[in-house]
Amino acid sequence: MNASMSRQKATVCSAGRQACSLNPGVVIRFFPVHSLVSSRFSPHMVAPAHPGLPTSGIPHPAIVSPIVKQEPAPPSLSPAVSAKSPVTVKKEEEKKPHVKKPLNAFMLYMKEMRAKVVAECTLKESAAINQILGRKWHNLSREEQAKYYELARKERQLHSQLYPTWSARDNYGKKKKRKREKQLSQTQSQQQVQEAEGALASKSKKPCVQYLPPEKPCDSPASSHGSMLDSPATPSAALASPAAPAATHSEQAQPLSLTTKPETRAHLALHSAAFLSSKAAASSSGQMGSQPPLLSRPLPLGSMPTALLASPPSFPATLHAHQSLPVLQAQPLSLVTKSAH
DNA sequence: TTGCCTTTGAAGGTT
DNA sequence: AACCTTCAAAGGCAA
Repeated sequence: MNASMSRQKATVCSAGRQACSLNPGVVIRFFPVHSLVSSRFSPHMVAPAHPGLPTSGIPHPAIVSPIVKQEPAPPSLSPAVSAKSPVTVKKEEEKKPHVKKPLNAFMLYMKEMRAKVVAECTLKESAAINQILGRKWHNLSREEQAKYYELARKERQLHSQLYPTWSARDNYGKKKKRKREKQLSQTQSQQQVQEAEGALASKSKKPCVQYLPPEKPCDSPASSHGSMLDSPATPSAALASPAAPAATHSEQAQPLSLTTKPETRAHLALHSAAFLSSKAAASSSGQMGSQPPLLSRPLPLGSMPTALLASPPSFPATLHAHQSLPVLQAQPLSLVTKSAH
């Protein structure tokens, strides 16, 4: 976790969500669905720097203080004196508040539901929680998802009003990310699947995470990938929903993930496999065997009914190839999950 | 201390 | 147009 994230977490917690994980109700109380937008972009939270808007001294939630320590300006360097050296300019740039991206629908959903899932599942690892949340997201009804899309849309609107010149590109490079390896060919990927499967069978580096406490069963991240066994409660809704835009998640089939940390994925897959085996026993057949092979399944982007794409204005108007129905993907579970970008 | 993991969606860049 | 890359949140974990 980088520094800005830490700061933000601290900000979020201190801003009222004191029990970040202890009390599942707290999150909802402070970030209820209908107040998520306002809590982030409400006028009283407006960034002081934004022209024409009231200032309160309360930093905007989307703003994160610059990473660099603020050094006291030398007395000789008055702002009025405008012969700025490159160093000064650089410092000023560094001091520029970090305006964060507005949250998308899923992020808003996660924010609201995380604590609940944590409480239900006694899980804390976000990676696992997010898998569960991803699955829950796809199980949401269209109306429920629309609610979050609408919120996200408002967030974006408000964000663009507050920061008209802001671009998502501004934040590029703020997070240091491991360089992504070049995309492997499918042959290579298949090879890697096999290798990862081998790793799965042979070693598990990380300690196990308990996904399914016996007393409090919950959605397993495994099922999110193996959801052919565990299809959405309303498959038609999932298919119809632009949120689960019929296209399969091309990224999820990307083999890159296999190259990053196979042992970790193998570890996750171990749990997934265990979960799946029990699921498979329960679900008496059919679906899985009838599914086309994962990697060869074409993107059903074109199969998306245009009426559905166009219908509710609150849903995203566009679809990307990688926006998909992971619900339909699955299979070797974490072995085929989306790469680390 | 820092980056990865993991999810979906948005946005901007590249092919 | 299609594809690719990055970042948004979160907290445990590894280096």
